[in-house]
Amino acid sequence: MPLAPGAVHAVKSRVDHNQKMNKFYKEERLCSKKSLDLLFKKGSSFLLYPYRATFVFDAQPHKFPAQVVINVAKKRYKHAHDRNLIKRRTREAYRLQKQAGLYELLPSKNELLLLGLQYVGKEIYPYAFLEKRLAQLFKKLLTQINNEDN
RNA sequence: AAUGCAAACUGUUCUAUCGCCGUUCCGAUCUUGCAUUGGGAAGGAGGAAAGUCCGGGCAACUUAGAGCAUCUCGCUUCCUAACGGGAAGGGGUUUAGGAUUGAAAACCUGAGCCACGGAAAGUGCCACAGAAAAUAUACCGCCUCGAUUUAUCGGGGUAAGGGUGAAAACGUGAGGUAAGAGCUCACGAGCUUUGCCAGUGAUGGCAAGGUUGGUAAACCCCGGGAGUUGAAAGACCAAAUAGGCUAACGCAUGUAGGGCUGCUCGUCCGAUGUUAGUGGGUAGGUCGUUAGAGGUAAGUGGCAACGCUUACAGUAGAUUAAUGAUAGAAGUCUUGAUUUAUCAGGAAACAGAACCCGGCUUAUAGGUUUGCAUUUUUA
RNA sequence: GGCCCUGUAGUUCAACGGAUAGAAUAGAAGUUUCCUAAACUUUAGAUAGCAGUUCGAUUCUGCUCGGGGCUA
Repeated sequence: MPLAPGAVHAVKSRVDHNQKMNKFYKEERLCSKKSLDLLFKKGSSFLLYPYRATFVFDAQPHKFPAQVVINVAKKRYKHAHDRNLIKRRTREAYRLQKQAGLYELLPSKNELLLLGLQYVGKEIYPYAFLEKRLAQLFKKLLTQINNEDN
């Protein structure tokens, strides 16, 4: 779909702006109980250690192409500060990579991507490791989405 | 000085970039709404935020009344909103030292510990061993009487001795006796009643009388306390409606039945009809929700816990749940090298608010202070 | 977040405050059989941890650590 040169420029500049800022809004998080039920009942999932990703597309009004929920099981990590640490590191990695790694590469659909990240690792890993793994996870997610479409 | 133990206090700091969550200010947009969006300012986990072991505030339940039952607490006085918490005191107990002695105990000093009402209201239990575990039912022993086969049997008395046990009828000495026994006396230990003295009191001292196994974290007795349920309590907003609910009238001897804590009393509601009103579940939002039995500092009363007065600052408030990531610097501890202050590397615990407080308990690297013990050195 | 219950052999359950903590089943060894099963004989294996009360604790009390339930 051809666009006017001015419009293309405008979109690009806005994308550049967002990349620089790397905000993480409330609308990018998955909070609705109904959406959560939908995700874990109908969503398809795959494993990429130390994460287990679940995703599904849903036709809802939205501002951003995806909503994410990060989950660390209480059974696996008994102490609240351990769970907090993992969630914070994961969220930080997601925040910094989502724009370049996920949003721009998603097929242009009108549906909203609901994404669940469950931490299944047995140890608490440093931030650099989690960052690398999340990048791999995005790639695998995109190939799976494209396969489903085909 | 080092090490260990216990208690108390403390619980790394700064800069840059990118973010997150409330509050507040300024602007932009149109759907004029505490709407969306951009930017700025100031703020954003703990001493235990934990365990949920106690006590409150707060809220609702048809006021929540009485008695019994049930649960719970238990030296005294004080502190506190209250407590099973804290402070001071009393008593007990363990231990170290001193003094005394033939040796102990009693005595003096210090330290640690104590869920510390009642065993003299009653009941139960005290395995094995032992004669006997509580009304002394006598194995050995001691004394005595009888029988005779002259060293044995039987009857009676005896709890001093033996041995048993976690514990043996209060301990030592003397009198006494057939032999013995708190049977009597002296001294001593514990408990208890009465009187006097000291103390607010627990209790202590003296005198007289009585008494002498343990166990109440066994039942129990005495005295005090407890209504139940917990913010997922509860209040409100908008959407859509019943079988629910409320009020008035009617009906019945306020009946059947039901609620109020397990029971009794007591008390409240109360079947079916008509009219009017309200609007459950479910999903969402607002309040409750952070100014509080609060914090810091100074003064002051008190041995202390703590109280009183004044001043100051405004200091988390989320709800799939914020307080983070990266880089650098400083300080602390530590390892190695050079060398006696530099270089390189490593470590930093326990742990994360969810209605709010006061305690208790448990976890805790490193640092500081105090006390005790041990070792070494010096005088 | 709040409120509760519970902890005994590998498993399912017993046990007045007083044996060497008992039974079934599972495990191991043996007998029997050509072999296996069944049967019989023998054997090993446990009170969640730390304190306290008591002469003595699986039992009573406190704290800690596990496991489970109810509540939107």
